[in-house]
Amino acid sequence: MDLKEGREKFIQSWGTLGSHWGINRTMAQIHALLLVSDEPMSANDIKDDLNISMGNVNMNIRALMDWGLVYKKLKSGERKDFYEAEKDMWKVVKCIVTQRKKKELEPMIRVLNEISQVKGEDKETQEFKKVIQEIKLFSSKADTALDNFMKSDSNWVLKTFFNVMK
Amino acid sequence: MDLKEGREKFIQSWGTLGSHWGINRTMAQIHALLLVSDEPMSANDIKDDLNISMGNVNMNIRALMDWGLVYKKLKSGERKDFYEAEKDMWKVVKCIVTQRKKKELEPMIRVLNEISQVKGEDKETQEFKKVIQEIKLFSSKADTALDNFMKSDSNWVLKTFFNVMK
DNA sequence: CTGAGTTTTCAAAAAATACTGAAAAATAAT
DNA sequence: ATTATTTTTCAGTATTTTTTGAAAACTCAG
Repeated sequence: MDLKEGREKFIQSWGTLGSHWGINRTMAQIHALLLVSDEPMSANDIKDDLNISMGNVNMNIRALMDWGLVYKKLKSGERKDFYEAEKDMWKVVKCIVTQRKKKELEPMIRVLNEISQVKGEDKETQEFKKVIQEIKLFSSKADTALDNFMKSDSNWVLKTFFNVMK
Repeated sequence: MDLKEGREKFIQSWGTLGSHWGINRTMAQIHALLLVSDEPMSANDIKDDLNISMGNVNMNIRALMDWGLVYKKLKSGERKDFYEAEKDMWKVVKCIVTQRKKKELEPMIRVLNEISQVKGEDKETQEFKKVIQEIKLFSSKADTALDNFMKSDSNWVLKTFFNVMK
């Protein structure tokens, strides 16, 4: 396998992986491309490399910047914007977890709080409230756990789960 | 808010949450419905409740069973199959993590292994291999960490991340 | 200020994904 | 064996998501 092939394969797979992680295929491919490119790339470079439209590059680059996975890097003497990827995998994971917690877990917890206000003394309602209560408790714990996870450093987490448990 | 409304809202939100977790909207709604239903339900009950076709119920129920999120429960004297949801949230999370690790992380690691065989002595190739190597190392660690995570019990994980860290 | 280069926007088109409905297969009761 | 019920399958349809391409809006050098 040569470089071109390997690079191609990586971009492809990273795209697939990303698409299961709330990052769409193209977004993840752009991220992959920037990951394996030593030099920052312009929107135009990316468009040519992946064979997609400028509009598409633009939208996805901006989304990637929102996620904190890609940075703008200005090259002196160049008018275009250049971009580079966050290459520290631990930071990448933290970015994704932070975003998804905010966009998914937190809204769910808000809904669970609302729902647990349901009125009614009948058995069915009580049953319902019990189930919701349990889910709420678990979710809140997970929420705090994730906050802590994100504060902790890569080594600690990996070491702990890597070895310590039986 | 009354029971009907609350139940509706829960199913709706759980559906949205699930759709970000590799579980499609309807699949997650079925799971939600079964979660808040004290009695096991038949495919027909589910179809009526969510206003979707039998075919849809059937496909999604089977997917849910593959994921390990729903069990078949036969009622004596009844010809139909009945279904109930896994209600232990810790188990639910474990199911999902296990499946996604298998379907996403493991294939990625295989690709990374292939790719790191790329031949070439030039600087560019060496750079590429270095990046891939780092990602591979991180992924393998994550893989083991997830295995351990899944072996550990809910209390341990939540307690550890809940408090212990600074 | 002008205009070439660059980025942004967004309606319409294309692609991917999910759903239906009807028919076929399986299962079980008579 | 026949019939009634339930489950499964899948081609066609509908919905959702992503992408394009062309126009508008910027930006900055001259």
